[in-house]
Amino acid sequence: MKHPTILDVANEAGVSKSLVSLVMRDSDRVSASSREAVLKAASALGYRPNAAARTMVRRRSYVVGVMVSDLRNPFFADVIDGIDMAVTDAGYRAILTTGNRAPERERLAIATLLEMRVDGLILASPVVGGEFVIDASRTVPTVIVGKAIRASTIDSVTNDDRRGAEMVIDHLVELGHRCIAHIDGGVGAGAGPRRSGYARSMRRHGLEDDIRSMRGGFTEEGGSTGMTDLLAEGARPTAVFVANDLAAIGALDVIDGAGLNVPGDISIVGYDNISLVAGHRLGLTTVDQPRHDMGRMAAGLILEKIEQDRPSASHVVLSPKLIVRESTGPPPL
Amino acid sequence: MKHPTILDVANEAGVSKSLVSLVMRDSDRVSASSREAVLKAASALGYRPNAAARTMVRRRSYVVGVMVSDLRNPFFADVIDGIDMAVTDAGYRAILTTGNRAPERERLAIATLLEMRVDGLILASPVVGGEFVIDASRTVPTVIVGKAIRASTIDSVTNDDRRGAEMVIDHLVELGHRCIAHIDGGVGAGAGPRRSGYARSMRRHGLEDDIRSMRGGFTEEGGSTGMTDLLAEGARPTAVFVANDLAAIGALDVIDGAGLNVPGDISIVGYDNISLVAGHRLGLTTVDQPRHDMGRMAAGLILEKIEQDRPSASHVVLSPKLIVRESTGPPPL
DNA sequence: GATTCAGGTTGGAACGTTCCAAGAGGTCCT
DNA sequence: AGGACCTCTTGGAACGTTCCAACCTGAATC
Repeated sequence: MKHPTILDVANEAGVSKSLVSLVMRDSDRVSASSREAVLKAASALGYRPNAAARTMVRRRSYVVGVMVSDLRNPFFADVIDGIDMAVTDAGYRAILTTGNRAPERERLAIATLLEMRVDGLILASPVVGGEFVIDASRTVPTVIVGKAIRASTIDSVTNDDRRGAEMVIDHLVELGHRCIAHIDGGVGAGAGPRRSGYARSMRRHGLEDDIRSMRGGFTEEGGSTGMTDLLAEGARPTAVFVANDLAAIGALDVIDGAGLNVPGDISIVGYDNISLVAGHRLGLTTVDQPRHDMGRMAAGLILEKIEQDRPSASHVVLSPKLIVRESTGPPPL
Repeated sequence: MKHPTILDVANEAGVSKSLVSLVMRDSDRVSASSREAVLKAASALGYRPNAAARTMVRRRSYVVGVMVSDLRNPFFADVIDGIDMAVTDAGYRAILTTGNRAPERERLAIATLLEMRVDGLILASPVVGGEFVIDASRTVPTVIVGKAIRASTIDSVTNDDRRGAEMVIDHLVELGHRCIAHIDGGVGAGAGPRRSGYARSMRRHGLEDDIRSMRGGFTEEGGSTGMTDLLAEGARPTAVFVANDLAAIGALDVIDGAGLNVPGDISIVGYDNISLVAGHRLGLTTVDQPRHDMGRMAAGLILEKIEQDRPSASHVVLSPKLIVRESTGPPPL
């Protein structure tokens, strides 16, 4: 028999299906003897409850779905870990799908979760946005991590990207830099605010003529092409703010390959503070985001929305923190 | 209305539920006019098929479940990407759960997938093994990636870890090293064969007295504690083979922190060839595994098993490839 | 000895699909 | 005109649970 059902267990144990159901959800109003008989039968048959059937009749799945834009970025591992823990503690389960930063695949990944009737949807730094996401949020509680969306139905957990970018520029200006370029995150979540925070801060320091934003992306590759383009353009900046750590790693490698010294010739700053950039080899100055907490908070918001269906949208904004390491220093003379 | 059903759509469109069902699975025997009416009604109501109901009656979910032991390791991102692509191309969908290298959580993650009645189960480098996994494989086609299990019901896709380890040792011996230590992967998938490959190769080179295996783990932290312990013991080896790249990064950082030179004082080798270690900063000599292909092959095996239920177990073993970079060199004089 | 009560157990309806056998209309052939 | 045969459409049963109201049994109460 492929998958024994509750009825098979009932037969084996000589009781009704209802009683088996009670035992499975361990109700307290079944006698010790029946409970034992049922459990014995269940394990003898290798019974496993069928979540699909359960979901149907309860019209709740007790599952939270998480769509992750980019599994390659270790940033998300911690966010997911936070989500998973909080959700598990509350008696739910988390499942993931991934979109690989491709809008079409992201949409499919989200649709999969919606069709499975997850009770809550968490989007970790989605590339897609707009109507599609808003539509989704109309049928299921939705939280976005890493980016905010203007819609009254969608909660968000972000760090203050604009502020983080400003802290970076302040730090560089303080070191004496004026010619500071930015390699952006393209269409990625949070890329916009970081870019505009950069520009705003530059203007605030009277450096509007030195604003220079290059196209990059939230990947190693994005960082390296951005840096390659930047170096090719001539008029080398003395510092570069790269949209995230992964891209900064790519950018650093291009600089190393060009025989330039960091921070002697050029200072580099990233964003995220993933553990890989903390070591002596990279020693990247970056902006820390409390990843694990972001995951926990996202889960908290979702659970709150599921269980008390709070009508209004919450937007949690966490404070970024500058982490200074060896990749930044005074500009060359 | 929270979730419109096929019946709501039928009412709206003025047809029977059966016809709506046919349109949804786009059957070719519905008239153009009804098809249009149904689609219009469906999108007006925001109808989304309920996968739980579908799974119930078809007794197939068209979903492949993937349990990933460690999302922090970028190695898996590529494996998952390969799985996702192959599975999607075949008309299935992939969902993930994660166990965070903790056996208890892994078991829960697997149970979640089984209860959802996934049609196939892929375990990416699970820490758990034994009865639990074998039980699972009795009810659903199962493939393990990164580790082999002796059971006639379980397929596996691995690289030849033992051989890979031997290639590492051969390389180091050729450079002139004799005192070569190993920081292992603990209980992680593939850790055993790499450890024994190391030991066997050392013996083969007549270096049995120099065998020294330290406890590590497949994480940065594991590598750094392993290396810290190793350095604390005195009698510093001239080369260390670390169980994977992530751990090697941790180990390198400890070495850097101790003021030692790589490869001048000590050579380091990793395993996996994740992109992060390829750059100038780390330049880690390592062993390449064809991650993406491993994912595709795992998916291929699962689909084959699902659709043609092949009875016997397949074990695919891929060839590792040594990638020599700057972290290895001749031993100090 | 009848009545109430509590503890334990039960069958049936419902959830939202798919599948199947069968029905409704048309067209075409003889 | 009658039948055969299309094409399109339909209602009902089934999938494996949960939930509910109802039932049974024996003990406690009057």
